[in-house]
Amino acid sequence: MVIREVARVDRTDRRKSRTRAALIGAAQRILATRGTTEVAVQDITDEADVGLGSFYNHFASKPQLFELAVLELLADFGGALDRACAGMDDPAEVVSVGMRLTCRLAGSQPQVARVLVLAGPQFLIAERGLAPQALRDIVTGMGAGRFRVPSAPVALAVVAGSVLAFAQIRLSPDSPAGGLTDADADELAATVLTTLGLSAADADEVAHRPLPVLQAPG
Amino acid sequence: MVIREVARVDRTDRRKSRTRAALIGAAQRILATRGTTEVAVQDITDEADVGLGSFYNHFASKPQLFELAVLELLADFGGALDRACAGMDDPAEVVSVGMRLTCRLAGSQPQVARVLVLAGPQFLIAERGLAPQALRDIVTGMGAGRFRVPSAPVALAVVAGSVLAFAQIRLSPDSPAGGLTDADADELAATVLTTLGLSAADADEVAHRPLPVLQAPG
DNA sequence: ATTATCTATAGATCTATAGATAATGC
DNA sequence: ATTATCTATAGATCTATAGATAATGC
Repeated sequence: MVIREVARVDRTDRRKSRTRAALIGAAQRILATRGTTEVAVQDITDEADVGLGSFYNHFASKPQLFELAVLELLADFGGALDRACAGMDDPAEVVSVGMRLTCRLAGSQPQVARVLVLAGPQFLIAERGLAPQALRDIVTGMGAGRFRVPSAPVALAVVAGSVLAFAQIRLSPDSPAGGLTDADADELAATVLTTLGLSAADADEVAHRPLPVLQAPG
Repeated sequence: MVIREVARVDRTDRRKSRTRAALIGAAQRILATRGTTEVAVQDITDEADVGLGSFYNHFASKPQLFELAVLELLADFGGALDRACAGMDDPAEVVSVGMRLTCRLAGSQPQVARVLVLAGPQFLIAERGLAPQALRDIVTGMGAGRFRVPSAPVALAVVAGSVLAFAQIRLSPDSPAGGLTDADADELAATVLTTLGLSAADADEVAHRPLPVLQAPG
């Protein structure tokens, strides 16, 4: 019996983790810049600056790598949002902050936003991650009597869908509806909060509270 | 000089059109069922039941075929929506009907809805098609004093984004927020109409008016 | 000694075309 | 006679692995 086998991490393990992280990062950059997974494995390993063979030490296939790359990015962002909202006791503010920070991502970190938008249809129906988090916050607000909505899933469609669409439009400033700003993001949050049952004045106040800082994932 | 060259359509031309339509249809079915464009050209021609070589008589590349297949499907649906709303003089009803019929698509024609959701991020920023149509209807309503919104692009993000998200969630009944119905679609329309400035009672009435029938594209 | 990474490549798959065949026009 | 479709395939590209090399552990 080996003691503390799991906790044992040596330089070889760290090197392995670095290679894996380089491949995940390369996949995320390729998704963000080319907007497709239709690339050769060699393109990915070139971008990651590792040998082609290393790919198969870590992943069974290209689709698997891209799936993990997306899940990891969404989990990182979702975790950062949760940490930013830790301790907030107003469910309306939690939803508002999530919307405002996600919309701002298109301005501050377009590469992350691009992956988010690209994965949008998938994460809306995922069992874990951003969408279930938003649904949880909506249900919390309903339970606390802060929100009054006909149905939580319908509210989720409005909250998550409008943010995704906002991000996508903002990422293309030259599109017909382009030119969205941080101020527009706050307007969006205020508008959507009224659909959750807040008065216009209440929603407007909540949507303009100071924003917490989004910490990079650890 | 040849007279009426453009209007000349013989059996050969019709056969050519049939082959082209078979390829476009095959591409749409592949998008709907497999959800990806990562298939061999031969897979497409097999699905279309035409020879491999015929593909290159009509399209220069696989991406071009898929782009045309998506554009054609969205143009067909957008045209059908416009025809369904022809003659309506209440901008709120036009927006409401567009939302309700698009949400119903996920129930009545899941294959079409799947392509719509898949293409969502792209058509939100397209120069023509569904999103510009929705933006036009929103601007019309603002001009007529029927809508009161902070910004048309923000309103578009709410209208189009929530419908896309609704469709995606409805297409996956087993997802955490799944199980959406036609009645939920009407609730969504009513909720979103209030963000456009209608009173709750007014929005509810508009969102429950009888729906026009969606004619198949000619 | 062990383990991950890297290089080279066999074999599979795919694209795009050339040339044969079939359908239609005149 | 013309034009689209179809079949067969050359050449390019890609995947996945085998075996060599390099880094680290002990």
